[in-house]
Amino acid sequence: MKDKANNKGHVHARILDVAQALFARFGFKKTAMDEVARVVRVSKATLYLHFPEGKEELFAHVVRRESCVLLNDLKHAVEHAATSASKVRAFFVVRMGRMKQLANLNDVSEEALQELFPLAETVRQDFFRQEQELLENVLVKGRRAGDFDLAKPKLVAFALLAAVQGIDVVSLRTRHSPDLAKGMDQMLDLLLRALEPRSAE
Amino acid sequence: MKDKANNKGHVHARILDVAQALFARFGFKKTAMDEVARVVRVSKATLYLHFPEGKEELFAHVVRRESCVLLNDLKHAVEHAATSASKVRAFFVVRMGRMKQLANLNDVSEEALQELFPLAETVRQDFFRQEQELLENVLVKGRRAGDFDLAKPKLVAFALLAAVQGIDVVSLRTRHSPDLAKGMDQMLDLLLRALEPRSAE
Amino acid sequence: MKDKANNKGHVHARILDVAQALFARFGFKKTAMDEVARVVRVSKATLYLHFPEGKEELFAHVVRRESCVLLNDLKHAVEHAATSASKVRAFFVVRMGRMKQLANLNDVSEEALQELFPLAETVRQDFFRQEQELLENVLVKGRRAGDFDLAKPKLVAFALLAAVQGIDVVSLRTRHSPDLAKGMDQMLDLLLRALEPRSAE
Amino acid sequence: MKDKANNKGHVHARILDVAQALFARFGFKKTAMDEVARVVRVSKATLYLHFPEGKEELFAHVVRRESCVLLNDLKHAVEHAATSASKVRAFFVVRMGRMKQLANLNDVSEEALQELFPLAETVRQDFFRQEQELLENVLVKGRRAGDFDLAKPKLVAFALLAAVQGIDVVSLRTRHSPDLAKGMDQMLDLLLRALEPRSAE
DNA sequence: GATGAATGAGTGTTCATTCAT
DNA sequence: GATGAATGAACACTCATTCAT
Repeated sequence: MKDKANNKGHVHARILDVAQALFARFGFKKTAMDEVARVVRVSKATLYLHFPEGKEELFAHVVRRESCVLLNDLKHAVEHAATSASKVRAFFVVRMGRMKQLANLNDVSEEALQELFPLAETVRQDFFRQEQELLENVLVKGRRAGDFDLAKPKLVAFALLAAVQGIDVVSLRTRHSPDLAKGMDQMLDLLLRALEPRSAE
Repeated sequence: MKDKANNKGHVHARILDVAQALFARFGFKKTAMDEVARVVRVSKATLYLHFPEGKEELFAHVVRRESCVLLNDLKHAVEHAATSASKVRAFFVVRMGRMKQLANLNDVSEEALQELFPLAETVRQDFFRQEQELLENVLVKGRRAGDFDLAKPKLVAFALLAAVQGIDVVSLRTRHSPDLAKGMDQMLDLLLRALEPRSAE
Repeated sequence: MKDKANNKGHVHARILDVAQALFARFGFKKTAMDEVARVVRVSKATLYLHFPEGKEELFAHVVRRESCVLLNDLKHAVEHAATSASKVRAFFVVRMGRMKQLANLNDVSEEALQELFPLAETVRQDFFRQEQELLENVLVKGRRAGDFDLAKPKLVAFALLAAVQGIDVVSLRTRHSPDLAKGMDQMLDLLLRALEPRSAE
Repeated sequence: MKDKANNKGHVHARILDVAQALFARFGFKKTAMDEVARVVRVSKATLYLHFPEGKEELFAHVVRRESCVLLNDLKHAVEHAATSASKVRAFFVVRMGRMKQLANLNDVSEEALQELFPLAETVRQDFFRQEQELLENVLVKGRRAGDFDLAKPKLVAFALLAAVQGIDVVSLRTRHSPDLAKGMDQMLDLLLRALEPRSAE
């Protein structure tokens, strides 16, 4: 009932939902439009009615939508954390959780997911820049508050984001989170320690 | 000249070279055996003469070969660096340089490269483990020498490798190395600073 | 005219028709999907639209369809024959006629047709069993009516069917029916004579 | 030692042996020249040295050779049987045994064998004619001796051979000889009974 | 707005055959 | 006489995309 009720008029959104799930599971190339249509329970032609530019456009839409959601979550998490350190921690925790979720929509049976990034580069890069700004902001404020000691917040933000992205990749690859979660913690500790102001100096 | 001179009897190697370049450029799925054959200037059937198990095997061979070379380079770089800090630095510099090279064999016009990882997982994971051991070793020795202060070298090695892999991905994505190189330096600085022993404490 | 009239909405059936003709002519292996598509005047992809499981499925469908038709014809012929002897005769006449027809859809230029059997074994064997039952039935009723004198109707049915199948093969091989038709008659005579009850004994 | 000793100078024969085994197992189409060469332990090119006209020629040679052997066996069996009836029986027993053997060189894992017939038609037809003559001869002599009562020995021979060939086919198909052997016996009984002279009439 | 039916351009893979050595 | 290396021509199958209805 719910499914059906939601459908009428929400086809567009449902296509995006399904596409997201499938792209996350199987990657861009291995996700067939046939499959998307089949799961949404519309004809393939309907897909092209909603996304006339085809598969790539659909993919880009999915990425854009997901990016916005994640960005909002990040902002929210950062705003609601009390200390500078916990803001940084929150940023990374949310980001990684989200990634895991994306990958685990079902069970990540395939190698896919990396492919999720490459296409729709523009979207991804825009998003990356926004993330970078957000994180930079956290760092700058932390410095102002005397919590952090760092010279080039922009570059640090860049480096950290790149790093955390690597953790995503590896996490998807290795699949067994034990190491992963610990690795994440370890990295956060390392990071926060590196950012600590040096008393002596 | 060189190409032609190399050809006689080196078809096998040339296939690997071309395949590496194309896989790096276009990824696994988007690289057609036709294309590989065309570039190597042999018939498609010849590909199957040299790699009877087909495309996947060819890909795995490419990955394995590249992995070995990189691992040797890493070992060499680490051995020939004087201080603990420079060993760590060398490790990351070599690793990133290599990656950049891999991606830039020609001009990285496509979204690909990430796909280079997912397949042939085993090979990749073996390699990751070996890298991890190497780096862990550096850290442990650094600690013994009193240069580093860290609790869990294995996890730190894991976290750092994951991070540096992320930098690879981002670097491939953004393509404009200015930020990249600086980001790398920044991360190394951060890292080494985090590893520094605390005198006062 | 007929062809074109039949086309609309009958693509499925037309594919079966063409496939039957080609399989009969060239056998399973030598019949290319390309060729089927070409003759039906649809794209190869359309074949896979109608028979998603591919060539083998298409072949199985052809065999099944033909088997059903033949079995019905056999039943009909047997039912409408008056005497026991003429029932047997009808059975074999219809069976061979059908086979000849199958083989002669066009001109049997190739070695094929035998291959028509091996694949889709299950279908064929089911069919063989049904034929056997039908024939056995005829024999049993003939015996009851005092027209036939035979001990093991099941085995006799088996032997006769096997034999008649051999005639098919040979007939397809030799192609010149004069001998064939006579051979057939001869065999029927022989058979009916063997089945005759021995008055004296 | 034996293998190797036999090889020198016997390559030709060994190719035929191997080809026979493989053709019997997998049929014409499914037997790859690569495989033949591999088993014989010569290069593929050597095959073409010995059978310059290629696969079809090789196949024809195999069929011819086998046919000769079988024909000789049949003659021998017929000559050494005492009564007319036992001559007929011997003919069929030998023929079927031979077929079973051919099919069972190893284990007849594939649908093949039927394909063994279609190609090299000429050879097969020559052979069929010779078999037919041999059997006709037996029938004529039997008639002369008053053992058989039949009108057209040529046609009867034709019909019987066709029939027995069918038993081959079916036997290869069903694979479980219990029925088969009985079916064979049944058919022979039926046949001999049909050939019996009618005393009363 | 929606679709069922169709397709063109590939994709990986196979195999009988050739030829320089 | 023998072969290792190479290939052309097929082949079964896939998929993003279109269009008449």
